[in-house]
Amino acid sequence: MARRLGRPKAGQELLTRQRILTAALRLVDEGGVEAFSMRRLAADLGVDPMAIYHHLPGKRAVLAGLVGLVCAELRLPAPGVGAWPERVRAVARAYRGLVLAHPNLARHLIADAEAATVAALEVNEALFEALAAAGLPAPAIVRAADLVVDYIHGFALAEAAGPVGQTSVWPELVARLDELPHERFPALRRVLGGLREDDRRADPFEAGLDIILAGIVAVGGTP
Amino acid sequence: MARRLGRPKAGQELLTRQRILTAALRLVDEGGVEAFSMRRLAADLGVDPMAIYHHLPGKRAVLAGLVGLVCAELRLPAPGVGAWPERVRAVARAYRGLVLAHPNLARHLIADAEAATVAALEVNEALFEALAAAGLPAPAIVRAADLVVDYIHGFALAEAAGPVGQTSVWPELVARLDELPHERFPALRRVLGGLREDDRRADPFEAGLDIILAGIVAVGGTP
DNA sequence: ACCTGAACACCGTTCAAGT
DNA sequence: ACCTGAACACCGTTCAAGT
Repeated sequence: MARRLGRPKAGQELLTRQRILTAALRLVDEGGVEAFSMRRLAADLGVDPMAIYHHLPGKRAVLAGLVGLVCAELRLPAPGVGAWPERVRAVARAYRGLVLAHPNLARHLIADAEAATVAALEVNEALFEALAAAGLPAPAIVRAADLVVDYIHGFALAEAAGPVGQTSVWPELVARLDELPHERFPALRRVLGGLREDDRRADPFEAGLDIILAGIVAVGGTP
Repeated sequence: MARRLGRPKAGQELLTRQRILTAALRLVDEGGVEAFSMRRLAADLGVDPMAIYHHLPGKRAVLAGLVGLVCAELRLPAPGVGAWPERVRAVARAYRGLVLAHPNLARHLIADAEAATVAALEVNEALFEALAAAGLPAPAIVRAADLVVDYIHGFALAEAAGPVGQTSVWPELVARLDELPHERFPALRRVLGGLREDDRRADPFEAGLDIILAGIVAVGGTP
């Protein structure tokens, strides 16, 4: 607990927005937003809790800074390059990649309206461009883009909530199923029992996109 | 702050799991899970904070109880009645209705893995049944059901996060757009500018379901 | 300018004590 | 059996003070 006292000496690193956010991101990645606190962050930086307030005006600002930091790394597809369905897939994969890289922050990002709007503008711009190229009229573009974003959020949340690296909630649900009376959930038991090993290995994220893209074509998109 | 002291007298209402959960649900509905605390709940019940622990083992248990309370009110469609796409729609609407009724709790329910599994089993049973009736093979059923659930979660979250009663995040994003340089987000500006008033009034939730159901038919479902 | 330290108004929960 | 009250180890943040 040996803290520096007063103004730091010449050789020491100064406290910086950058340094604070980098440390905060590591703490959130490791322990989640729940376990993250200004006091823990200060201890991690070897600094008095109040020192942080000189660079960022509060906890909300720190979390908003983290969202900005992470969203800046989104690599969205360039407009007009390649086929539109591939561009939609590229947007979806980029957004999902962000969530996979920082699942704990993602839960905050997605559930918090304010935080979400930061990423939403960029992501929707890319989606609108791709869907316009599909020849959809304006109202259909908005609906299709909403569907894609909502799907990514829902999928990402399930992924971020489950054990790290597990891409489906089904193993957990199946475990619960065994503890319940056999006559309950017949459709669930029948379908899950009919799955083969290689069915489970397929990437469920891409499978959802397949259905969405097929649906967009069916309601008027030109493939 | 006049609290009853010691054992309640004969005429007084005893503290009950039911009474506690009912009060907790009201507090969460009003102030959100963030502002909810055991101490506030106790004050609301006119009781010492520790009295609650005799009926529920902690804060997590109270929140889990709320999720159970709310999920018990889900009215899912009966198996085998009507056309399968209508059953899928009925499941989606029931689940969404739950979120509309308790948006603050829904954010917790959806973002928290443990809480979500409670509702997930029931909802997926109904979805699997409907999708099996569509003639899909087992792996396709799982993927389609995942898509529907993820969509509902994503949509519901956006709805629960935004101002009450507002079914789309677009008004908020458009407001942000005006503050930014004109050359940014061209596709967003073009498409949103091309919307007419009645386009904005259409229910975006059903529009997303339209695309999903069309996609399910396209990948092999028999309508 | 940049950081500290005490203080305030909160948390969830344990544990011993009251009736 | 059911509830209380003090206590512990935490929070975010304000404000006055140090260097």
